[in-house]
Amino acid sequence: MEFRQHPAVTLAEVAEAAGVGESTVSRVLRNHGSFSRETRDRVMEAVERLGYVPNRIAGTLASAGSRLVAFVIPSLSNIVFPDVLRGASSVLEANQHQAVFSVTDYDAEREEALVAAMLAWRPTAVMLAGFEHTEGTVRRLHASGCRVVEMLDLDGAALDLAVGFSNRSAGCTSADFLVKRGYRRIGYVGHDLTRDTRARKRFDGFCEALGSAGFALVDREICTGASSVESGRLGLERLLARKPDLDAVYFSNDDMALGGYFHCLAHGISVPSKLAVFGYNGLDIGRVTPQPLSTIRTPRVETGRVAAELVVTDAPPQVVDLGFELIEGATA
Amino acid sequence: MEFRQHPAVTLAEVAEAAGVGESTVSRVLRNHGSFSRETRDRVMEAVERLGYVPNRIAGTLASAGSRLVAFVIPSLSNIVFPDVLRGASSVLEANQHQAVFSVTDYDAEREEALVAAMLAWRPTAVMLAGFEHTEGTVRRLHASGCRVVEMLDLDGAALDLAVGFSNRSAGCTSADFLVKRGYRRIGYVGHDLTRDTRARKRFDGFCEALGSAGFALVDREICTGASSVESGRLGLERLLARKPDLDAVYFSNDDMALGGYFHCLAHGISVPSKLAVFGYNGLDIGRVTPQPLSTIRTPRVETGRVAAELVVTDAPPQVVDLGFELIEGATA
DNA sequence: ATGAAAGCGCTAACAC
DNA sequence: GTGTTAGCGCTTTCAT
Repeated sequence: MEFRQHPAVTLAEVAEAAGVGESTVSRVLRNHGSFSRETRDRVMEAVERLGYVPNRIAGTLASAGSRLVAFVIPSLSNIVFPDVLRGASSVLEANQHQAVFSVTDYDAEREEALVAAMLAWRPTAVMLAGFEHTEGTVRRLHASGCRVVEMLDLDGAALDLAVGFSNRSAGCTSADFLVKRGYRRIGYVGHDLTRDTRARKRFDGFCEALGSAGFALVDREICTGASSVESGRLGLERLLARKPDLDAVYFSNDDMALGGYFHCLAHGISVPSKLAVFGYNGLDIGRVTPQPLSTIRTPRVETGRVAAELVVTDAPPQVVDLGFELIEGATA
Repeated sequence: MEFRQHPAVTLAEVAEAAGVGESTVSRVLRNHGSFSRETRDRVMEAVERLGYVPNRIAGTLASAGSRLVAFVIPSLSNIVFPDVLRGASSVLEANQHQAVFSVTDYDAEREEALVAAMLAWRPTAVMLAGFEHTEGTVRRLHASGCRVVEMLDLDGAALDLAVGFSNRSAGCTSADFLVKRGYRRIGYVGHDLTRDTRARKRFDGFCEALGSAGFALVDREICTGASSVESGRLGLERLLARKPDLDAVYFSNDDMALGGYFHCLAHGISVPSKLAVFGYNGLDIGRVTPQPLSTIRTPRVETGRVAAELVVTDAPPQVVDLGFELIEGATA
């Protein structure tokens, strides 16, 4: 297939071809202002015939908003973020907005650099994960004047809009559940908490609730790197090597918990009678494992959807708590 | 937090503040052309002081390429596509390109509409999944003159650039493997093949290779909707209800296969002695299940990476076969 | 109902 | 080494 080299058709050429002025073509195309039906037909005919594709770069420069929505997210490996993008994407497409994204790899410095790069596109809004940003990020966002949505967290101060749920509270709920179920020798297997601040908040909430109930975490195993099923499996193996008599383990998320669960299956450790397993996120796969995973379901797609709606409707600054749901499952 | 209302700082204001001409600021900022060290410092000082953020909308309009790369992908639920985006994203960010995306939901008509919308942003390249597009999509892409990368498939004619692996061949390889292992009563559990043309190509290749070996598929179960672990589990259950004596099942991908495997675990069906399970994709989770999943590993992240590299280097039209790898696993 | 013209903020010749 | 200027393709007054 050969590709044309000659420059794209412009609005001026359409105007010329239709025998009308440029502004008339513009009005017809955006269906804004007034024009006769006959003019409209002539313009549309020319548009069709020439294969005209409006240039939104030029349009954006000439008018106001870019209708570009910038997502600066920590990761694409963790299904949480594709889920959020998915929820947002449908709303944005339906409202003629365009999603743009970059990945920070849970690095706040990188986030700052990526936000800075995004702002050069003059987006309508910047969508971030959580409340922990560098001073520079906040300053740039502030100066940009564009809307900001902080997603997937509620434990902190919002810059503008925030949509999500409380991670700390999810951690508390998890601990309360395990305690209520009678588990006493509880351990934790998690991934790098220094970068994933929301996982840290869950952990903190979990420990706090455990403390309030008069108990304490027996031991914890922190795996380096991102969360993964494999890390969960290895982490549990290591934790049990140190503390074989644990009766329950709280994992930093479902990926990790599935790894732990698989470890139990593979080693004949009865779940939950010998060891209970509890996760976080409520991934679909956890509903279909031989024993459904006990976990917390988070509204990830919904978070994206609501975040996008707030942006396209230019809603006033607000915090939207979408909550979460405990799934009892069969592993705890 | 309050957001500023006054318009963003412009290059002209920076020039004024630094006491130099606009083009000098432009040169300094893009580090292109010549200017004295002293001038550079004065400009940078003004940039810092005013908090100037270059406007890439204006920059793009004035110069050549937008450095926007448009991904029009079938889904974000299927981890395949986030993986591709991930691979591409790192390369694009390192080369000052910006990723934009839309989701077609495996609908060719939607793909056409989304490609049309994308082209209005005058992207450097449009990245698509596979070779099956509507005539309109092809026409628009052709007329746009922008680069096109068709990813994750090799069985078909490329429009411009193509990066991936042969799905048909992967299907063949899977069948050959099962036959070589001695399985004879083989079934298939898949998701909607009319929309996911790559899954169909795998299926076709599988059946063909089975035929060449002198065997035929005993039965198949096609689940409606997208692939999922749950569909795989239900699909296998239904298939076994009809054909209890199957000795192996080929699934449309790892999600489906995991569902099937979980069904076996839950119902005491020995894998692989009673029933073998074979998937596609080589997801990490399949490496950590009690028995590692037998499957085909596909280079998804690599596909995204290479696709992005071809685009940023403006490579000539070509087809890049990244191949795939059989993982023997323990479920077949 | 429609056209002319002035930008939007920047880059790229082209002069000096 | 640096400034001036003419666009890039569109939207948006403002006339008519």
